[in-house]
Amino acid sequence: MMNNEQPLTCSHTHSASPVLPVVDPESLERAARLFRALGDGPRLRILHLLLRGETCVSEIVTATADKFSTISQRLRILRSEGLVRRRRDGSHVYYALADDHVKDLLRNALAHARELDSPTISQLPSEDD
Amino acid sequence: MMNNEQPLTCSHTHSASPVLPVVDPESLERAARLFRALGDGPRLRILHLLLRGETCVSEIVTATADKFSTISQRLRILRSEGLVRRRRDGSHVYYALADDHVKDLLRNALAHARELDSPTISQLPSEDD
DNA sequence: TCACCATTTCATCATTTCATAAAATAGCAA
DNA sequence: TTGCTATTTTATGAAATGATGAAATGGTGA
Repeated sequence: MMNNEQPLTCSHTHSASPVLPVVDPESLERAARLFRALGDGPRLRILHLLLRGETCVSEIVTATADKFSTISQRLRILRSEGLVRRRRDGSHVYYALADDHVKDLLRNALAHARELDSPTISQLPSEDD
Repeated sequence: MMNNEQPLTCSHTHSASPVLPVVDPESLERAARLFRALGDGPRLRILHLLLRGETCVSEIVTATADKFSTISQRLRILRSEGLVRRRRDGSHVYYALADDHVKDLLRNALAHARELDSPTISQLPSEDD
């Protein structure tokens, strides 16, 4: 058993910390929020659907077989991070990917996920690498 | 009050669904997990630290002033998604970004977050765009 | 105006995630 | 072996997130 945590006595030679490449915590948080919005299967599925082009909420609901309020919440989160934009036409509301950057981000991630056979947490790489 | 949910009677002309660009759910989930691992400020901070190069756990602990077990858990999650690799040298364990792709991903996201003033959920864009 | 359809918001519950203490494991040296 | 330092694992409580029913809002047309 170890006295546990903190009182850190690590005394090996660390390369004298050459000042962190400073990134204001704001940006870090913003980036994290963006990734978090993307980090959900169902939401990613919606974004993927939108790769086909502008789509109205009802279409998304029928395409995914989810509840209206469920889809609406997902869209709200995606919109709050600037991933999708919306446009109202009469009684319908249409959503679309916010810009080409989002499209690239999406396509890259999906391509990467398709090729890279990322291990599950229960199948961690044995030891170092 | 509305009978609410499902029984969807949306009858406007939808462009006849031309078969979704099929992406197996597996890939979607994998991509989502990757994004989720990135979608956390503290974890992103570690990755950012690692942009400076291979770093041992103790260094990360002192640099971030977090508990050892906390850092270890974060590293585990990052590793489980293949974002970092580790190498043992004697009694120390060194972590590094898994590959250049991760570096790019990171730099892009941070740059994007720095410029884009992504609104908080409480500051949603007024109406359509 | 009323009635109806499309969508969003609100409140709640279930699930997941996060940080952490405690205990376990691993390497090294006496 | 014992003892020490470095790191990981396990268990757990607290906080965040996700899905959803119910109610509210907004648009359209009679």
